[in-house]
Amino acid sequence: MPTTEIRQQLEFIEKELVDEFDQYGQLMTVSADTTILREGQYVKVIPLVLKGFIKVYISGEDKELLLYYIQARESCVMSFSAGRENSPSRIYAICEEETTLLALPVEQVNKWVNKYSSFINLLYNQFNLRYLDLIDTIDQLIFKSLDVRLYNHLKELSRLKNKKLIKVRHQQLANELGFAREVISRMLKKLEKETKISQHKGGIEVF
Amino acid sequence: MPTTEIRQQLEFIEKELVDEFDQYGQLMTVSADTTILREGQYVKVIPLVLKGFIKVYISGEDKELLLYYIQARESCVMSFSAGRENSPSRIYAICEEETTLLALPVEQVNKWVNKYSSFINLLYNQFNLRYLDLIDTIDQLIFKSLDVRLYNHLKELSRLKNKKLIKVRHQQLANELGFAREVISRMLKKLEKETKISQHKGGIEVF
DNA sequence: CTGATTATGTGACTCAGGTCACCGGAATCT
DNA sequence: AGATTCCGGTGACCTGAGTCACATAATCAG
Repeated sequence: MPTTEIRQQLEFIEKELVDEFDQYGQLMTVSADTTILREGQYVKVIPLVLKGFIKVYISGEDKELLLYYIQARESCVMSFSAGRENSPSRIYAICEEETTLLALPVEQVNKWVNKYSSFINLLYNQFNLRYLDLIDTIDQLIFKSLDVRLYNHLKELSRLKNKKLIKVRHQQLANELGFAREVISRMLKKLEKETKISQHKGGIEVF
Repeated sequence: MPTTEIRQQLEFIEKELVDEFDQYGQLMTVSADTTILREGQYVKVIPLVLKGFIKVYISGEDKELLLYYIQARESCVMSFSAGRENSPSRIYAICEEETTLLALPVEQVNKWVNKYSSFINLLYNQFNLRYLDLIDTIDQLIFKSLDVRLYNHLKELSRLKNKKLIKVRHQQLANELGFAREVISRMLKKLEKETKISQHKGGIEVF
């Protein structure tokens, strides 16, 4: 990813601060299907996603659940506060497709907060995003049944990848939503009958 | 609540900042069973709890769910970031018993962040607390069944009120956990059989 | 092309929780 | 005290989702 393109991505951040990002941050490209953070790990950088996205999960004994996505120009500030407290991560994070990100060291972030008054607003913003994501996840968990959650999830995927046709396995949908595969298969049939989606070889089309 | 006592509560905050709290914050006592924030409202202050605690819920069409407590010396920084973005609250908050809190206006908080470098750490800390609370809620929601959740909840209540004997209605437990009352009644019986709790007139005793 | 693997579809059964209807006792009111 | 309202207990039944056991269908490797 050329520097000019990065600058363009980050034009919402003041130039001097981007210079510092350049100096102290590490630009990295993560290849598809890579786990970048495991449960129990300690975090010492905060990632700023430039291209692609990160999927954040919580996992239990036998199931897992997708909590939220970190998209381009977003960051996982939660890993930041966790890092400061030296508390281990309760979540794990995966890049599903190739993703470019800037890893900013926590100590520097602390300095920037004091040096660039606008920076703190970015952080607040991100805290708020994550909080709302979690609230939304909880909302879906208790108040919505599978059909609604599945449909919402498919729409979200479609939006995220900016495609009508989603190439995804039933098993993966099941993992992301924390359900059994068979139930997903049945429910997809049901959604198809309701003409909300259609399945063909190649993927699921969302209307 | 006398000023000296407040000072004592806040001794973990630098003296000059507490002076500012004194000057700009509004000390308020909220009587028992009062709703202090409704869904959809906009928040312009951040509360710092001094005595008692605040219960934060999310509500759906027919059920609701307790998300977390804000205890003494804690704050709801999420309302803060929501306030800054001018986005309406997705949660509602109740004081169950009489609660004393200091309401700090958002604009001042913004100034304090720049003026007192230690203050930002307090905020991070609170963000992290809330984030972990929500993660924990989600964890319980998907991975634990009612018996575990109910028992955990009773232990939490016992810890919070610092009493072995909890005076609470089955209906309220049902609301807090998002279950039907009958199910709570049955499950309490089950927990009693397992000698994890005992019910008598006056309340539930947790072992 | 063929066999092997991986995905998907489906039926039968189980189980946790929700719903409904109702009962009896405790507390509160008058 | 008698009436009323609230609370807790219980049984019958329903439903959504999980589990198991296969049956097909699609894909891939050689």
